Amino acid sequence: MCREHGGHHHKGSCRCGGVQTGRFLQPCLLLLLHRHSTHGYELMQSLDEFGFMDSEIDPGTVYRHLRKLEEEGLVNSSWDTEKGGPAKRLYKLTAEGEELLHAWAVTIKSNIQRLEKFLTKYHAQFNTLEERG
Amino acid sequence: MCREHGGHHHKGSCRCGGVQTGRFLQPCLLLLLHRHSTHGYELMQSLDEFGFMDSEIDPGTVYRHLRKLEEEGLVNSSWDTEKGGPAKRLYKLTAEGEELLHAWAVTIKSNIQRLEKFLTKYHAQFNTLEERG
DNA sequence: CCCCCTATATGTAAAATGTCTATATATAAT
DNA sequence: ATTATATATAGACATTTTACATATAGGGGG
Repeated sequence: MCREHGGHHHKGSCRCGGVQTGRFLQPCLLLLLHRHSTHGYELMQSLDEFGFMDSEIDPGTVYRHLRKLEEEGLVNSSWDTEKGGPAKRLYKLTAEGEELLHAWAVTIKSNIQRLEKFLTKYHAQFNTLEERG
Repeated sequence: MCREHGGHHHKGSCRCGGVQTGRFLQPCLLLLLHRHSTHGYELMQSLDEFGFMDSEIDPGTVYRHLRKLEEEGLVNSSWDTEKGGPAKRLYKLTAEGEELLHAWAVTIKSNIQRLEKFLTKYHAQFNTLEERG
């Protein structure tokens, strides 16, 4: 985090830790799995699409999230030993998982509104013009 | 959280816990304190302005955040025993605290972009029109 | 053989969070 | 009087989350 401020420090050392890596990971995984079933390693690599920097993705965290998703019945998994290399655990989104994805979309929409409300107030207090990008 | 889904359950029981109450609390407190110095109880009540529901604001959490902000030199505090009632701890934003507030604004802006990127992908996958509200 | 890439997983300590409870002052109601 | 309510702050405790390091294992290249 904090690529915004140009610092090159460790993951958790910046006080403006607003990138909410952890919580945001779940909906991203669900959305990726809705595209196509795949395994953790590929999911990990696809995460940069959502703005996750390589440096802020911890394999352990990703795999743990996936196992937890399965515990909660949001994904299924099965071992794929067909192709060469180490066995892959293939994840597949369940109906319940897709439901949760839709719930996340609603939540994220309202989060955006919340954050924009904050920015409006911020700009009002500092008399800065709100640039729309 | 999850007022979006109509559920009336406990604070931490919903899986789409995307409202990031905790992390978002800090910039809100800093922004409020930039407006005017005040004490925790009033800050707590002002938080609904940022979309915090009464039910999701725990006094303990707010006070804890404030004490931590002070530990980190982002606010100062002093006791106000002038007026009647229990003593109030008056908080005042420091220069460092204002700096962090600006950093938060940048972070929040990039978070919005991140979330919007997610929604774009979501709508693309489900062939829904993106309503701008 | 060693190194690197692929692939998954655990151990552990620190940090954040949720929930409950304690303290104290003042005021309004019974 | 005493009871309840609003103001005001804070700590205890358990659980959850997170970061970071490490472990295991297959397979290809030098």
